[in-house]
Amino acid sequence: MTSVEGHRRPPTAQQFVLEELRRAITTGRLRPGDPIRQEALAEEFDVSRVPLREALKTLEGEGLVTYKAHRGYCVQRLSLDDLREVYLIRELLEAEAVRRAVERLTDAGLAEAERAQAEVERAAAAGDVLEMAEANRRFHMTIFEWSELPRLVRLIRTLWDSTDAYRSLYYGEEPNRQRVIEEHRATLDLLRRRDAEAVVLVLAAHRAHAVTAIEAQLSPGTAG
Amino acid sequence: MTSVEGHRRPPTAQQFVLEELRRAITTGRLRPGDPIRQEALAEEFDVSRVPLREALKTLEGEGLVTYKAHRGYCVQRLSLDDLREVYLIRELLEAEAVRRAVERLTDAGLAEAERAQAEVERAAAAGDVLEMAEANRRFHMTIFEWSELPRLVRLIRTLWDSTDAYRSLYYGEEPNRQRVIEEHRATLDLLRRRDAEAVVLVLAAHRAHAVTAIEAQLSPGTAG
DNA sequence: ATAATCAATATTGGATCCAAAATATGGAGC
DNA sequence: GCTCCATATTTTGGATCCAATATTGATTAT
Repeated sequence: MTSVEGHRRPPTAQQFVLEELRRAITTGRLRPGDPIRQEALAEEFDVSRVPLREALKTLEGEGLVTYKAHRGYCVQRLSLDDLREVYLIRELLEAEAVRRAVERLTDAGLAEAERAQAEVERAAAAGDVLEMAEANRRFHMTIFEWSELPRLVRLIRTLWDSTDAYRSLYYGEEPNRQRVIEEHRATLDLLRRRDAEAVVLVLAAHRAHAVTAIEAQLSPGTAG
Repeated sequence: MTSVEGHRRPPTAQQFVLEELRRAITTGRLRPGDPIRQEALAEEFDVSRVPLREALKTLEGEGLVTYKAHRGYCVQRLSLDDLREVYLIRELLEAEAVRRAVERLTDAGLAEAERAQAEVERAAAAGDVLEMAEANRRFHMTIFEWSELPRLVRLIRTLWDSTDAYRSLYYGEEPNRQRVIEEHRATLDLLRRRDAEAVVLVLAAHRAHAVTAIEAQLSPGTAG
């Protein structure tokens, strides 16, 4: 009578805290530059500081927070140079991921990407910006995963994470949302034709636009 | 009595343990697949398990160890596919780093690389394989750092870390050591001429040779 | 003998307490 | 008013203890 399926275990406290912290950062509840008050957060999540600190070490490795000995953790504040650098690195890695992905592209995979795109459009129609950003991410990760290069995909995912706090700046603007939808449609079309290089170009153009748009929103406010 | 220079602070226990663990893994004292016994290691390093666990979380992020809840950490065992993937990613990132580096190359920078190369050759002459591997690393990182892309360099460094445990397989062979020296000389020559693309090619050839050599040692039985 | 079960042991996960360091506070001197 | 310094408070770093989980070994039934 044992349910044979994979024995879902309750998450450990550090796994729970890790997820919560990630959400708090990517949704902007903890904002770039904010110091992390361990005691307060531990109390909020109802855990001790030990699992919290381990989760923070993980986030440090992912570049979402910075750490200095005896001074603790801060939510990573990306300078414009940092932001450009992350997008440059993404460029290098995602281009290769796409090339490999197209080589291994199957009809089933294409159908999966189309489902992800449907979710993007649904979220956009519903005006759910957060859900749209998440669906967008699923759309791209789905494609990258066809590459069958798990470490490469993991790296790319980490890079996306590290700029998640700024992504809402992009998705907050209606023209940008529209643009994403059109680019996804173009991408799907090019994928059907197995035209890897064209997909690479579309994605590159998108990243260039995104980084420009984010820069534009970032520079007027933070001239300190 | 006042040494005004930069206030060297004694490292925290977790920083100390992090370094020690890294060395233990890269020198092969802890071998791929070995489980990490926290209690024993903590006693050996004369710290409690808390800073040890934080150091392990860092190493997990760098890919040197793996972690499973309630089962602890293991030294990462790289499959051949993993190894090839890491070298592929390095290819993508290091090529860009070199191109940017050459754009910003100064005479002072070149002199620094030449000093690093001198250390490589000194270590090789002294038969100090470990020191040669470290000097080799300094040689390459010196070049990459000219790129003024700190995140990119950090990523590359992490990738080097993740295969350090296998690097001794390569440096253990005399012909490989000789080859490294010759390639470094060629690289320095091409750097003086600001020929980025040629450097990229030399480094690519080197990585290809390295991964082949490591593969050969890793799967000696499977030749039929 | 083998397989399943349950107890004993080893190992990790987490909470609490204390120490060390940094930051904030307040006062003395100029 | 300002700077400098000593002190108090806050915050992080680390050790120890206990709980939860996994692993091992013995026992029993088949």
